[in-house]
Amino acid sequence: MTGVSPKTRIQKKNTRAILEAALEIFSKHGFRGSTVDQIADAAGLSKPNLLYYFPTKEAIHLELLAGLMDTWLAPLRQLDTDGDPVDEIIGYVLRKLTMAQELPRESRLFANEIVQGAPRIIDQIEGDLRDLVNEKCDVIQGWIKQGKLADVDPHHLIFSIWATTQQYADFDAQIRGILRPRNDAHFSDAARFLETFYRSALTVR
Amino acid sequence: MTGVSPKTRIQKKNTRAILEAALEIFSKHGFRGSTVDQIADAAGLSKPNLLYYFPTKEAIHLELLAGLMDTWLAPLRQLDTDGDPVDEIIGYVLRKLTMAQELPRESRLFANEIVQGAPRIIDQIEGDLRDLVNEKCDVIQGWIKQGKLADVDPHHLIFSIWATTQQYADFDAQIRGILRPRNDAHFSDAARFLETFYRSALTVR
DNA sequence: AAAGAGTTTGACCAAATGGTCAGGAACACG
DNA sequence: CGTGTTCCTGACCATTTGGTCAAACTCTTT
Repeated sequence: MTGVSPKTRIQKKNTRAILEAALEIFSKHGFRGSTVDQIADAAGLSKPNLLYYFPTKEAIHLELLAGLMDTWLAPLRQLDTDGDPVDEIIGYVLRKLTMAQELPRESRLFANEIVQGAPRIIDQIEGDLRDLVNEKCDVIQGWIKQGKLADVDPHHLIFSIWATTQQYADFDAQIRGILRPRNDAHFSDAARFLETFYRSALTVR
Repeated sequence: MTGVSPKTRIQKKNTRAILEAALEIFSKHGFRGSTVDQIADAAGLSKPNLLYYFPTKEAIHLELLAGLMDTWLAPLRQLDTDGDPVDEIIGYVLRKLTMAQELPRESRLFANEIVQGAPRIIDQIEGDLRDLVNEKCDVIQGWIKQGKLADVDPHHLIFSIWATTQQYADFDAQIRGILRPRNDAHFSDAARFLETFYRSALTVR
């Protein structure tokens, strides 16, 4: 039987272990750079056993990406039309930064995929993601029209938020390399920087 | 003979073709995702012939990375202590954005490398790059002390500039996917956004 | 035009890799 | 406790891939 959808106790345990291991490996080496053996090792299974649960390496990768997309979009979903505009945006920035800190592997998994042209998730990007972004851009545009937010292009504002927050996960090696041997707690510095930065850029005066 | 340093007419032509082809392939598929055959094809050479000029696949990759590092740092080098602080930073932002537009392959080459932990360029990051960044951070800190620039962490300011500009090359697939079917000239929108954004965030009032 | 250096190639190799399969071991359940 | 299902494994396979090599070809130089 191939491509089992988790039912039994053992199936649940093992599919969970495989996805966890795959996240670890794929996020570190990219799709092509990861081997089924590596994933099987990390999951504590033999290769044939792993392939008993997922038919192919690609199936694991797809399941991972699909399963994480929701988590990934959650912070943007929370953006509240009725809140204070600047605070709402700052809140979004800080939520995204927290995600970069707490889920760096997920961030890198997406980064790896997108840098290489997003071949496997272009549909989700042009679907759910685009819809959500456009919806929230309308909200932001509304705030701007009400004079509650500086006049900036909403799409590029969102892009900038993704870039400035996710870099702390995706380009961690670079940032650590440059900051070394300075403090290791650069996330709180980043939070301070981003908050004052976005507040000062977005506040209407 | 292995690892020829270009001397003859043919050597110059072929090493150039190989590096150009390698940039194309590596930036698209990453190191592990690229094959020597692909590069040889793109360069119009046979595999053994390619390996006559470079001893290994890794040697090509290293040569590329090392050769491009200078180009990559040039915009930051131009940051002028004696210029107007805000204009200098804006100028840097726009130069980096132009590079993302004109040299997206180079940007993605680095992005691929850094996302995966920068195993092959960590030395350069912790060497030349770090030194240059620290030097320029001192300049920025000086401007801040003189009250000519808003008080922000210089390191994180630079990180944010890298992130907001390079994303237009590195995450091109995502940005196009979201903006589609809108205009294709999003670089000028990005330039407008970034200029007003950084100006408004950095100007002292 | 011959010699020697530089260049190119087909054939080949070893290792790595994704995936298969027949059968055995462990488990659930009546 | 027996039986059918689920789970697991060693052995195996085809393909891909990085790299080698001897031989052949071509270019330059005298």
